[in-house]
Amino acid sequence: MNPQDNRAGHLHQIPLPSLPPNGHGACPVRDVLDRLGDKWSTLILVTLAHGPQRFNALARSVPDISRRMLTETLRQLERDGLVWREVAPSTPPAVAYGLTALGTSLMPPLAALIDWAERHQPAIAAARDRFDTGRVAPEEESRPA
Amino acid sequence: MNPQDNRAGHLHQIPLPSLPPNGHGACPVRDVLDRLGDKWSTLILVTLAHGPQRFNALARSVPDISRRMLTETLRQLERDGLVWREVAPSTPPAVAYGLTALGTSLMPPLAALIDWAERHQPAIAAARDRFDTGRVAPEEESRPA
DNA sequence: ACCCATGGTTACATTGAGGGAACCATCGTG
DNA sequence: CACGATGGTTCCCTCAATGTAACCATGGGT
Repeated sequence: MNPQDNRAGHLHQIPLPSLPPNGHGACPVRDVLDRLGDKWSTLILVTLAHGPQRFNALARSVPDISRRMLTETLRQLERDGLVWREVAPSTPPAVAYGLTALGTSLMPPLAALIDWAERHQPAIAAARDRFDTGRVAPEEESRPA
Repeated sequence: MNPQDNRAGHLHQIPLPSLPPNGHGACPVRDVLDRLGDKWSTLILVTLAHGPQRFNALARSVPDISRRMLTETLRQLERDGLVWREVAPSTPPAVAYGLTALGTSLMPPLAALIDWAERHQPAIAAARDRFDTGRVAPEEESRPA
């Protein structure tokens, strides 16, 4: 069975995702998925899954993130109740962040998705190569005369 | 246990997601998550999970998507090997799309995530309300005197 | 006196995703 | 003859996401 000639039809055995009755309008799922889709949320959540961290420590754990995006993303996650924020009234104030129970409950499905991505990344890379180099099979790409 | 006062520390019992040794540079997971994060990919995948569809049928199943984005998103998904494309040489040519085995293998983890989103959407909405209106607890949930 | 670290905020520039409309070729229908 | 449906492609424009850099207040080190 060639991976590229691999049509699957409808298999109704596996968990078939279906969007809420809503269908498309103001879909709450869309809402959540959008956040995970942004550039830093997932990375921050995964980092915090290893334990709470303070702002600058987080900035160092997630390299290439700017202070601005770190603040903003953390605010969104806090607003959504996935992350807590705690300010210690010292000087200078020490601010810690961590996962809430809600945030923690997201880890299993998220980890499953990440796991899928890692596991199938070679297949995806191969598919891209096939698609990019020339859509036909690797060896004799010319059709018979 | 107050939902907002709900720090979870590190619980090492659940599947702890961790990014590849790479860490951040050219993370393959990032790569996959980015695609799922775009506006239409997930919606199209979920739609195709119910069975193959032709281009215009798909356009009708996923309302508010423009032909342009539909074409583009399908191309990406095809390139990544998640979706196949078949052209019937009729006039006018009939083009069908469907999930490949790879695409189908994504459904369980994706469904799990969607399920999480649906299940916890009320909690998220509540958290947002709390955060937006005034951060402190509504009433009796505030700390005792 | 100066620099660094704390945890941000603000202003400004860029970039890329996405929307909208027009165009293309063929065929069947009214 | 004109129109709609087939499955796209191409150009243009806009807006939200993101990056960059500077600034703020405090206190400790050297």
